[in-house]
Amino acid sequence: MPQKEAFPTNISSRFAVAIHILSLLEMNKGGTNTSDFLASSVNTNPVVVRRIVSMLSRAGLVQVKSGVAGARLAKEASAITLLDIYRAVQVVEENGLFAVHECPNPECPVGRSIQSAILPVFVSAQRAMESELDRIRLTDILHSIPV
Amino acid sequence: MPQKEAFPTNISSRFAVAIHILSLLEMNKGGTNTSDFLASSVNTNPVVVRRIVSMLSRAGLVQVKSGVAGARLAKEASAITLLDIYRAVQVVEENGLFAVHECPNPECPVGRSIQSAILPVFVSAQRAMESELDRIRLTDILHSIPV
DNA sequence: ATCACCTGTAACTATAATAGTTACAAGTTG
DNA sequence: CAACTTGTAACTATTATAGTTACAGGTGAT
Repeated sequence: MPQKEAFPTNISSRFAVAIHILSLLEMNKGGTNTSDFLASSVNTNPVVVRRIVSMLSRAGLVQVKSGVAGARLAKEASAITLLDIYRAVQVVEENGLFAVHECPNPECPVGRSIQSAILPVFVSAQRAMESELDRIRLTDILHSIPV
Repeated sequence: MPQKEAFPTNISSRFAVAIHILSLLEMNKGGTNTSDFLASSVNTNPVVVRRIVSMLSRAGLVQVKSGVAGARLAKEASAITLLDIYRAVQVVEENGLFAVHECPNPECPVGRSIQSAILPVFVSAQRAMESELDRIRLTDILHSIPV
């Protein structure tokens, strides 16, 4: 299915999908969580799921073995924060949430120093957002999902 | 010049450019700030500048008149926050910083309620970032620019 | 060992946003 | 009127994303 977004969204849905996948792994920890099963809950293609699971696995959040059906959490759900997930799926580069314009004119006093004037502010705004993600654990999400 | 970003940045450089433009309007308030002049400091095309100035003007941050050379601040620099600028250039939709995946499977307990479980967290993370921008005034940026 | 099933990943597509550019209509001022 | 400006439409190139097809290679039950 093509993307259907009325407005520009900035941070890839990989993040939201990863949260969905990890929640499902915990909820269905008794069952066999194949990429087909996960994909049908998310409503996407199994390859999209395998790509995200692969990133989560590289980040040590998920255990998965080539050829053997089923993924599972590699840690307690209470030990996984949304910041861990966000970092795992590489939706935002370190200090890269806000784009800066390259090569302003060094002949101009403003052009010369605008980047160094702006950067600390961009960094602190990004940090504030990420700190908020760090406060939320996967268990907090699970508590909002009725059985 | 083509974009040259090593990594995905998420929030359009319109925001950074707008801050640059407004800073320059204040620094050069005695002069005539044509889109050509502004563009040469930013190092971009004058049309890009006019587009951004047009957005800033619609938001009431800048005064500019069709046909007459020069833009100027419509408010005191101390009365303009980075959040005002960020909203003006529409780089992030209200509650739209984080993309969500549309149409998860309603047959699955997780699919059914994941969106409502995640949304409040996304909103509060976005708010934290925006609150940080709201704390910074244009004058704070100007203080970091040596004369 | 075979076979059915899985994961991992490369390669390709379509979509959308951005930034830059050209072109020009329309406003303003001397 | 002439020389300048702003405002904006229309187009391009670049890039990231999400989805898809295809297939190599691992695994384990029979």
